[in-house]
Amino acid sequence: MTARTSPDSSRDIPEATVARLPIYLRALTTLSEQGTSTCSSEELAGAAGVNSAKLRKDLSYLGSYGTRGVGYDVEYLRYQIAREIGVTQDWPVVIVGIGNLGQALANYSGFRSRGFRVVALLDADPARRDEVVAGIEVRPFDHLEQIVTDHDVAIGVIATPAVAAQDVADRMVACGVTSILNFAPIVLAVPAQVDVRKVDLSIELQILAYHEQRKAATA
Amino acid sequence: MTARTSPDSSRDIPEATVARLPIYLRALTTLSEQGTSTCSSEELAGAAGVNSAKLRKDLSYLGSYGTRGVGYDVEYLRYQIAREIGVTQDWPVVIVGIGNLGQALANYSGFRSRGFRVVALLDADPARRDEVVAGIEVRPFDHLEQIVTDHDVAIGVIATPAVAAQDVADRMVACGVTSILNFAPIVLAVPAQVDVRKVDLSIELQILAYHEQRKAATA
DNA sequence: AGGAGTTTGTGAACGGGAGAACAAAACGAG
DNA sequence: CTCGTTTTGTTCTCCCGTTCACAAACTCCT
Repeated sequence: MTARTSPDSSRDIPEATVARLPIYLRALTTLSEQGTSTCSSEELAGAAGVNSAKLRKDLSYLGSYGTRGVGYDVEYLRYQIAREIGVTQDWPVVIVGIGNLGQALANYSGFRSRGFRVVALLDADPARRDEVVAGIEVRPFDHLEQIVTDHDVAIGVIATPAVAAQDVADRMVACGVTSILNFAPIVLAVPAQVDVRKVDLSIELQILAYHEQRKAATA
Repeated sequence: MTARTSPDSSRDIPEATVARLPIYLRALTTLSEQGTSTCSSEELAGAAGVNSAKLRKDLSYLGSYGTRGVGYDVEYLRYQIAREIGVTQDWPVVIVGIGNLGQALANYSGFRSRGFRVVALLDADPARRDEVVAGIEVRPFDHLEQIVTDHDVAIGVIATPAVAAQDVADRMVACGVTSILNFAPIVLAVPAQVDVRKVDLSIELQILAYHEQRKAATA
């Protein structure tokens, strides 16, 4: 095998590309499980639901990991992407708010298989103490600081009702969490150095409704 | 009040703007509940977490609903955005897959308050029959066609495991569903006229991990 | 009525991402 | 070894979205 180009690690990958890397990672895992050892950009793009030119350009930001005339080695590329995203590391995560959504998250196997380890489930409701979800004991929200410090947690997940979310975020930020995944339907205010990503179930439906309405209008 | 500009209804609103309209809608609802009757683009932008120039440009695609020197009438603008998105209508929705996530969705009050009405919960597992979630009886997946036809359902939600998702989507499409919200971690193949939006819990975490890793590297 | 102060709506510049298209590189056949 | 075939990596162009900056329009005060 030829020496691969491995660009210096201080390059910046476009945000749009970063958002697609996990999709490629999943597609490669699927291919790997099917026993495929090599694939072309065309095949991989098909599996990921994107166009092949875009896929190749995305991969080119990581380095030159393919072989012209042949394609990509599935395992090798999969590892390179995983390393780039950071999921070859272990990421301790706390989940706050153990309603249906919090439980769904705690049970989701897709986290552990990608390096995310749920170190604690927290809930403010005393009635939930001693409950065990996904093999993890539910603990009082007040233990947040202790847990974050002990496990060196950088990523927090908020699955509480909207009214509690800002307070939870403030406490998380205060004790050193620097990335937050927010499921509460509210815009969080956090310092600039903290990354927040928001998943809003009803917004997605509303976007569908808009297009649906337009379809109905032109039909 | 002066006559408002109301552009012809066959205009096309940029996709990026459509994705933000639900956020503005929520911010306006919050303002309204706080008793605010008028707001400036600056205030609304702050509540929505965007910059005010972008907000004004977004709103300008809908029409000219503000008053220079004054701002926007909260109730009036809220109604206009709701109408534009289509959430003043009633949207019957079916949810397939009643695991933790499906239950979270069924219980989510943010749906009903925005015109989405869950007409059925479906699950392939016979053990779940007769269960009642969020006041709605869980019915066998085979009833899909019947329900979609009876209630004229256009929007389907998939909250099943990945292996079942493509089959569910195929059945939905076959009986007339034209918009799908997919929570299963898989790229769905559907005809071009069907809209699919995907929410992937682990992808969001992976994007955070990437940035977290970069922060750690430069620190 | 007129002028000062606000705030919207939009034209114009700018930046980033998408897609087409092609040169460079690897492989295989003869 | 040479030529044809395949597929990557990259350049170039176009389009969409963001942001700036300002004219237009409205209110309030004198």
